[in-house]
Amino acid sequence: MTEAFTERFLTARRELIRREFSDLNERQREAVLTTEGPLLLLAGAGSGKTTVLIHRIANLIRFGCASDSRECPDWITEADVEQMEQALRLPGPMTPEIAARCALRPVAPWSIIAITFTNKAAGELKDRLEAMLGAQAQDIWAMTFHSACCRILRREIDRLGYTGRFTIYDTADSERVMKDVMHDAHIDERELPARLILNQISRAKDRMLFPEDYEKRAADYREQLVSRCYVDYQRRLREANALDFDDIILLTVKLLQDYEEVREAYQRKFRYVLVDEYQDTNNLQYLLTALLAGGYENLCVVGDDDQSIYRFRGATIENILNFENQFKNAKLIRLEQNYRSTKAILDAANAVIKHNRGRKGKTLWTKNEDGVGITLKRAVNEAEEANYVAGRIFAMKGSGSYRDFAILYRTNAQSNALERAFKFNGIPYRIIGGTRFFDRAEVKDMLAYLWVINNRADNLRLLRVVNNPPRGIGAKTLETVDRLAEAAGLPLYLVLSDPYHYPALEKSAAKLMSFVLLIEECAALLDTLSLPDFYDALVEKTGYAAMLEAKGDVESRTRLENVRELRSSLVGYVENHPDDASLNGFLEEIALYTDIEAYDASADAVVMMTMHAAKGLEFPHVFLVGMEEGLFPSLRCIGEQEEMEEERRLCYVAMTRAKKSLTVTCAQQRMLYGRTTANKVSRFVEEIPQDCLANPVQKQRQSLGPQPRQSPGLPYPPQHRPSRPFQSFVQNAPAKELPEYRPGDSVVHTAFGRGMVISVNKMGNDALLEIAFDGKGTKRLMARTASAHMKKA
DNA sequence: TATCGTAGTGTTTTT
DNA sequence: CACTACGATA
Repeated sequence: MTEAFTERFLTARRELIRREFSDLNERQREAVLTTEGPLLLLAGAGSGKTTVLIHRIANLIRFGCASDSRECPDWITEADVEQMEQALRLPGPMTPEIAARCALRPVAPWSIIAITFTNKAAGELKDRLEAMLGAQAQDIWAMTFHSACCRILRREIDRLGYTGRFTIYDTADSERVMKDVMHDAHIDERELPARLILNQISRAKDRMLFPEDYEKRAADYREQLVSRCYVDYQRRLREANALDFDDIILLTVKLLQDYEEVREAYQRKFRYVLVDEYQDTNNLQYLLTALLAGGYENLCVVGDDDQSIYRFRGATIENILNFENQFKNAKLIRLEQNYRSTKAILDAANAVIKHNRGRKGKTLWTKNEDGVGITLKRAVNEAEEANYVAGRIFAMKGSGSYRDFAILYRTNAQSNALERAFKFNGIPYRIIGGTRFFDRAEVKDMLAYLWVINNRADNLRLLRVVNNPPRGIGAKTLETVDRLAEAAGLPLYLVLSDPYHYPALEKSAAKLMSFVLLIEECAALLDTLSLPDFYDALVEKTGYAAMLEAKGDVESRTRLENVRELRSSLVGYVENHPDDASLNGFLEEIALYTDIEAYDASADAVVMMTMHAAKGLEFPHVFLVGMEEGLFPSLRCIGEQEEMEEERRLCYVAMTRAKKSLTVTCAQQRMLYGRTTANKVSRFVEEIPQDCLANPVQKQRQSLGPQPRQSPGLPYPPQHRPSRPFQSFVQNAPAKELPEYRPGDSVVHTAFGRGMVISVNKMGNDALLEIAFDGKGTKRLMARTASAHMKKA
C-alpha cells in the first residue's frame, strides 16, 4: 500500500465525514470531530450544544474515534477510494456502503456514557440518539449522575456493607430521620433547624468527609452538635440499608477510589465520557467524572459558566474554570453563535449578565433577525399581572398555538395567581413541577409499603405504614419496639416480626404478627403476579382502599384516585422495561424522578414552570413574571454578592429561553405569605438597556402593549377560593365522573341554550371547551365548571 | 389509641 | 397562608 494511496483514502474519508456534519458550523464540527482527550466545550445558551453532543456520539459510533486517523486498513481497495472520491463530487449524505468504509474502529455504544443533570435532559438525549442511531442507542449510558451511580451501586455496593436492595431516601425522608435524631439527642430544632444540619452534612459529603472525619474537624460547639447528628443520622441510614441523594454519588466515588478492580473495570468500559451542564457539577461529581474518565481520558464536558444556577446545592463553577488545569492537554472550544433568539433578546440578556464579575467572559452573537423589543409591564398586583399575561397571550396567539408560550417564575407559589387567571379566561395551561404526585401523602403511603416489601430494614417507611390504616399499633408499642431494636441492634422489622420473643411486646403481639403476616403475604405475591396486579392486591389487602372508601368524602375519593393512579405509573414502568422490570427498579426510578412527565404533552397549552425547570428548554414566546426586588432577585440574595450573581445568571437563563419575544412583568404590590408587600422593579429589569425595550420606561404608566381583546381588560375572577381539597394533583388522573366531550357533541346549557362543541382541550383533569351556542356566539368554558349547568343533548 | 383543634412556624431553586 | 407538631379529649 503506497503512501499516496493512504493519503488519498484519508483525505477522502476526512472530507466525507466533514460533509456529513455540514449542517454544523465550524466550531461545532470541530467539537464533534475532536474525539480524543479532554475537551471543554464552553457553549453559550442556544448554541446547539445538545446537537453537538448527539452528533459527537453519532460520529463515534458510526465512524469511529479517529477522524484524524493516520491509518489505512489493508481491506481498503482502490475501488473503495474511487467510490469515496466520486461520492465527494456528488451532493448529499454518504451511502451506507461508503459509510461502512469510513468506519475505522467504530466505538461500541455501551462504552459511551453521557451524563446529564435532569431526567428531562437525559430523556431528550436518549430520544434524539435513538432517532439518529436506532436501537443501538439503547446501549449508551445516557442518564443522570444519580441513575448512573445507582446502576453501578446495585452491582457493587456489597463491598461497602450495604445490599443491592438499598432504599433511597429523598429530602423529606432525610429530614424525618434528622428530626428523629435530634429528638433523641435532645437538640432543640429552634436552636438548630434540621434542614441546616442536613445542609452541613451535604457539604461535608461533598468534601468526602465521613462522620468520623467530620467529628475530628468539628471546631466549635455548633459543629460538634452537627457532628453528633451526622454520626447518628448516618448510622440510621446504614441500618436501614438506605442512601440519601448525596450518598448515591459519594459511595460510588468511594467505591471507585478504594477498589482498584472496580475502578479498572469501569475505566476500561467507558472509553468515552461526556458530561452535560458541567457548570452545575459539585466536587463529588467532579471526582466521579474524573474517576470514570481516568482510563482513556476521553472526557468531553459541556457547560456555560453563565448558566450555573445550582450553587445553592453545592455546584461550583470552579469545575469549569479549573478544567484546563485538572486535565492536562485539555482542548477548549467556544460555541458563541446563538441560533435561538432574536438580536433584541440576546442583546438584553448579554447586557444583564455583563453585570456579573466572576465569569469566564464571552459574548453570544446571532445571525437571527433583530426581532421585536422586549415588552415591559408594571401591574398593580399579582392578579392584574396574571390577567395581563393571559390577555396578551390570547391576543398574540392568533392562529398560532398555545404551546408556543411559556411563563417562567421564580417560585412555584407564583403559579396560583396565573392559574386562576388562565382558568377564568379559558386559556389552556400546563404546570410543570409544583406539588408533585409522588409527594402526595397517600402516594407516599403506598410507596412506603412497596419500599418495605423491597427492603424490610427500611425503618422509616416501616413506621409510616405499620399503623396506617390504623391497626391498633400505637405510639406506645412502637416506642417499645424501637427500644428493643436499639438494644438488640436489629432493624425494627425483625423485632416486630418476633414479638413473642420479647415479654414487653406480649400485649400487642397478635397485632404485630398480623401486620407482619400481611407484609409477607403481599411480598410473596410478587413471585406470582405482575407488578400492577401485585399492586392491586396490595391496595386491597392492606385495607388502604377500604379505609378511604369508608370515609367517602370528596377528599378521600380524590386520594383513592391518586392511589389507583400510582398503578398506571407501574404499568408505564413495566412497559418501558419489558425484560428487566422489578420492584426495586421501579422504586429507584420513582425516587430519582422527582419531576413527573406524565402530563399530556400533546395538548395545546401554555406552559408554566420555574426558571430553574426551564433550563435547557426554549419557547417562541416567553413571559418572565414577578420581576421585583425581593422576589427576583430573592430577598435573601440582596446584599450577598455571590448569591446575587447566581440570581442574575438565573435571569440570564430565563431570558435566553425566548426565541421570538420576551415579555417581562412585575407587580407594584403582591400578596406574599398572606401579607401584602410593595416591591420595586427588579434590578435585572433596570439592567436591560432602554433600546432593547419595545416600550421605554417613560410611557409605562399608560397602557402598555396590546390590550386584551375584551377590553377594558379581562375581568378578574372574584376572590372565591375554588374548592380544591387535594385537587391540585389529580390533574393526571382520568376524571371519571366528568362527561367526555368531543368536538361535534350537542349540548344544552342552562344559560346559553343549545350549542355544539367545537373543540376540546384537555387540561389535567379538566378540559377547556369551545362551544358555539345558537344565537349566543362562541363561548370558552371549563368542562368541570360548565357541567354543572350543562348536559349533552 | 385515635382524632380533633390549636398554636406556632416558615416559606427558592432540585437529584 | 399553609403546613406541622403537639396536646387535649373521646
